[in-house]
Amino acid sequence: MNNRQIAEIFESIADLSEMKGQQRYTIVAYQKVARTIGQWPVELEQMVHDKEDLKEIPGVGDAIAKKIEQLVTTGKMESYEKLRAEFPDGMLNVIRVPGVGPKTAKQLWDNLGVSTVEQLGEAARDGSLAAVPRMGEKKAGAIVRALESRRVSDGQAPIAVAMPAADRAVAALREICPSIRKLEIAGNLRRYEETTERIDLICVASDPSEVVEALTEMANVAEVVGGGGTRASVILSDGVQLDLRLVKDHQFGALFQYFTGNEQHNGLLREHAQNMGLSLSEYGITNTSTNESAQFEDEASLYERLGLQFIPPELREGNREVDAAKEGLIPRLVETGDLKGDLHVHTDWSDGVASMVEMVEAAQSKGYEYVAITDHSSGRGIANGLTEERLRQHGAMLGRIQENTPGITLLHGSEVDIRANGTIDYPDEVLQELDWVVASVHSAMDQDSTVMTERIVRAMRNPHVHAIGHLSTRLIGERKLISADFEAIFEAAAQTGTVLEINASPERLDLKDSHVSMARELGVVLAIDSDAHRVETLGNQRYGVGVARRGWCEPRHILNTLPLADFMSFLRMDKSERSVLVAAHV
DNA sequence: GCCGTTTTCGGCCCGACTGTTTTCAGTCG
Repeated sequence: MNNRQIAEIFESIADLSEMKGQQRYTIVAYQKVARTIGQWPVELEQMVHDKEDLKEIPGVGDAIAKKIEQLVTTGKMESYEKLRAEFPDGMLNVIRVPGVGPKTAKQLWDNLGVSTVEQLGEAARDGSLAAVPRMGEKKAGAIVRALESRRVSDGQAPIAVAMPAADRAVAALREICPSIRKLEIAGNLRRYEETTERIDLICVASDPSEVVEALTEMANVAEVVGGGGTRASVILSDGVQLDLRLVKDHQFGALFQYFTGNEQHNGLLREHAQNMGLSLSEYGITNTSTNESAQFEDEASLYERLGLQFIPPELREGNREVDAAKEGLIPRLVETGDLKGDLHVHTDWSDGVASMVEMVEAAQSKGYEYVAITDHSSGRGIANGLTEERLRQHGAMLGRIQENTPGITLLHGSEVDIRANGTIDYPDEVLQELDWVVASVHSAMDQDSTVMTERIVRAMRNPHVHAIGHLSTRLIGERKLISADFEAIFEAAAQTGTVLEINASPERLDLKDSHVSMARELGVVLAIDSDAHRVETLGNQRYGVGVARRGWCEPRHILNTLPLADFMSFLRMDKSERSVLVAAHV
């Protein structure tokens, strides 16, 4: 049972407890611990197995620790089973319908016997719901609409869709509306979460109605959901919802912070404020004894007033960032501008669409000092993978381009297949001629965990393999991660000196954020690679940087922040010593 | 149910919106 599943059980316990009318703070305790567990980097199952103290987890005390141990060791939690037996199974789904919470669900069950989402829909339509105390026609209508819109989309847009859509909207509004002074993307998109429910924009403008109007009339708006005054909500043609809020200059800092979230981070910040005798809200900070209030034009001054280091959005997850900021321990995270090269790039020699010259020129114009051209190996027949003969021609061609392109160092590379048994589909004699070898899994992705782990570790032991590409092979929203013992893989990567790629393609983001954290802590050298197949996607590095930042990576954790000379000495090092150089580079 | 530079007891994050109410409960972010 993984952490996500355990977290869901505690969420359910919170909901059921609320229906039962338990103490409010008991419920809050369960809700809090559910969120913490959902993001906890180490599997609780593993912790119990290793006899680690679960009470190290914030929000876990004696009672919850016992419940977790029982759940993990026996597969069942007695108190949860008992609680669940008190209500029909479908009730938990009823609670998940927007606008319906535990209290409403309980009341509808008591009064109407509603215990499933279907019955809820019926009761809302046939008028019986409206007759229940504290319910009414409008409430019924809202539930009907919620159920319908849920059918249309159970709406998580991948960042690959949402971020470009947000960028386009921002650019369009800025062009149409001269009165805009500030316009920023907020919400989880700003935190570079991999999927989002909607795009949040926060705007300061001298003429708010101009901006609201411009948004609702924008060409790619499919539907206007709400709006007027200082806010608007639309559905874009690609199905993503976009909410725009207009605020005053002096409100911007607190509101931008508030709407960036996440909820847990904001909660921690408010607790911290309270300990200082202050009350924080989306409108500013009030001194609870003097009643004096302060407002903020930007986020930095708000964090400063709270005695905290500025916390970059990517770290605002409600984990340890507020404590770290108190101590001044927020690191200087890696930035796009730190990248000195790209180590995973395709051309039309395999499945890319641009020529080698075009990709090299594009890399150079990004200011890179080096770039590895890594077309596919022969195993990728479908991707026009290179035979050994074509690989030699590929290298010769790159050499000729190098002669005419003195400003950037070109590395002859390859993205080689890791075969099902862990061997590489070029022989060692060929691999050792290459400057840079990225090995990736592209086939037999459904192997069981033990086989897959051994397969990848075997590839990492190959002395000519520099890096592993998109380790988990997932495609966000489409294909799951491989099953493997990732911790064992990270340990082997550190031990063998194999670089792990953070594939920046927004469809992949692989390693994902929590894996980046774990790998970094285990001393793995990471690289941020675009895996570009066309000129424009070289710019995808921003997504990889976002993931790296979510994993608390500094420049020193990322290989391709090294300047050319240091990078070349990294390549000359014995593989087993490679972890050292990047860690030492600050 | 958790937790401690006020506390082993007594607190525990804030505000808007909606729909139902004549002052507020529930839900959401």
